Amino acid sequence: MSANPASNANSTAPESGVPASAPAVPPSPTFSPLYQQIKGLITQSLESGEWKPGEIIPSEVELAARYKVSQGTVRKAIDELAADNLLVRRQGKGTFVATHNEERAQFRFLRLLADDGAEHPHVSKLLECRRLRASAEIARQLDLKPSDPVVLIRRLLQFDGESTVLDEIWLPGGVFRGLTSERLADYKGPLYAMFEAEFGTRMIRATEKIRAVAAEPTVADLLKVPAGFPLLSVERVSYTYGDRPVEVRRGWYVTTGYYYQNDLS
Amino acid sequence: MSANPASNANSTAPESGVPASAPAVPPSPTFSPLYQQIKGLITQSLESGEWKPGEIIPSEVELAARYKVSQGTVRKAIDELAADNLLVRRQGKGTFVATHNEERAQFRFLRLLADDGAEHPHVSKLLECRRLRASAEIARQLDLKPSDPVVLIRRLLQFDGESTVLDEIWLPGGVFRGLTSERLADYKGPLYAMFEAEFGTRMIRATEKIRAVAAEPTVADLLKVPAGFPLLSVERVSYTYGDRPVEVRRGWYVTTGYYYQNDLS
DNA sequence: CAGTGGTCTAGACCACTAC
DNA sequence: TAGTGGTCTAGACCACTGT
Repeated sequence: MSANPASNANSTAPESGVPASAPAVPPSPTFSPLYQQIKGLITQSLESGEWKPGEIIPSEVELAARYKVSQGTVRKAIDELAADNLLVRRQGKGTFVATHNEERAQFRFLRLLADDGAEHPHVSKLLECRRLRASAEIARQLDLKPSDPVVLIRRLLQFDGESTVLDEIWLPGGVFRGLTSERLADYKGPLYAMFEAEFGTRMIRATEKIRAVAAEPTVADLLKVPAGFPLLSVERVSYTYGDRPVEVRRGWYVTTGYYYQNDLS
Repeated sequence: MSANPASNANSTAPESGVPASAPAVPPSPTFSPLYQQIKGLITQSLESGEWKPGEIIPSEVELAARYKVSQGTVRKAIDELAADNLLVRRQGKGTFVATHNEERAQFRFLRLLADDGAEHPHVSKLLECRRLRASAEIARQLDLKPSDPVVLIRRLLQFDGESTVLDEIWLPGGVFRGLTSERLADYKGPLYAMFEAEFGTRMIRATEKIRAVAAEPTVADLLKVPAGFPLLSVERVSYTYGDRPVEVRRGWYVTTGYYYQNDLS
């Protein structure tokens, strides 16, 4: 590879024990393994859109040639990216950029199952989508300046015709310029699939704070439960490449007949 | 290694392209990579208690010699076991059997944080510990026969002096023979640490079903909240080696001032 | 059949820890 | 200095997928 700060200029002759002539760089105090650097380079290509969600990326041998490292090193980099859900390996076919359109990817971000353990389909009802200025709290969480433009989406998810989830979603206005009710209503499939396809912003990971709360009247109304009814409150912050926060989401879940599934492993 | 069903009897002479004399076994229809088999053997040693929680296991070179495979193959097996939280690698020192006494292991199974994001210490108040016969439902979840003996533990967790979590824990009576209130009261540290040290049963993973519920009078009383108060209901099933269920737990969490932290990654 | 990812090996060297 | 895990390489071969 081109930029190589670490101590890898040696071992070009595996059969001879002679060290390379000029070590040049001493054991760097900030040591970073080669495969981590490769991982960074691949991530850059993903972020820049060189390879788009769903597309195939170059084969391991090709990448090894491009970065001037062994296939094993590229392999380890891809291994980690696959473990991070950025790439998907398919034996015999190739390695692909992960997308929120896959079956399994859906579950990762909405872990609601029916009491019998089955995964039910749901439909989304858009309540509103409007642009406004960020409150201090939202600005802090999205790493924006207060009163920067944001988009607010409110929607209702119905499982088997029953209103089960109420979501309030805040997005940075700059990134999601051009997001309107019409485009939201027209789009089929998961919200995150639209975000990655239409706005080049892919959600990588998220953290959630979960609480039990009593339904306030306005929320209760929309979810068709009495005021004071126990609801699951889910506060999510989602991050994209570089661990930059790009979504704040507050959800209220009715958990009668459904539960939030979590695996500790 | 000794028992090798797969097609690995070749490539003993890497520099010559000649295949080994007797392929013996055709490409097995149920192909299992060598490192997976090694992983199984190491898991057996863990389960049998050959290496106990907290102890060091043999070095990679020793294990490679024992199983008659290359260090790289042992390495890949250990990599996965470390990813599964069964082993812990420490560079320069060795590889150790994971234990529930470590700081980071605690969090995995009780993800309750204060509103400011800090992790607060808690104390456990034992309410009761008695032996009884399994209900049909508990028996099913623990893979026992109805009316098999089980142990029921009820306890209260207090954060900063406030009653925050009420737990009901069912354990198979056979495995936890000799578990009494006295031993529970005497033991310092996490429950799971005691289980692995005193009963040789280590919790590997768990699944949780989370709901919001209204506090019933008896529960509300113990948690010092009004009846009907919204509580987080957490139903957990924990598994040990071989994915055998060994604990059913029902918890009620007061989530005012605290939240359940979950990471989607 | 060629091309892809997946496994396995052998060996050199590096970084970290303890004695 | 010796021993541990961690990185990197090169090469052979296997399993899977499409043409």
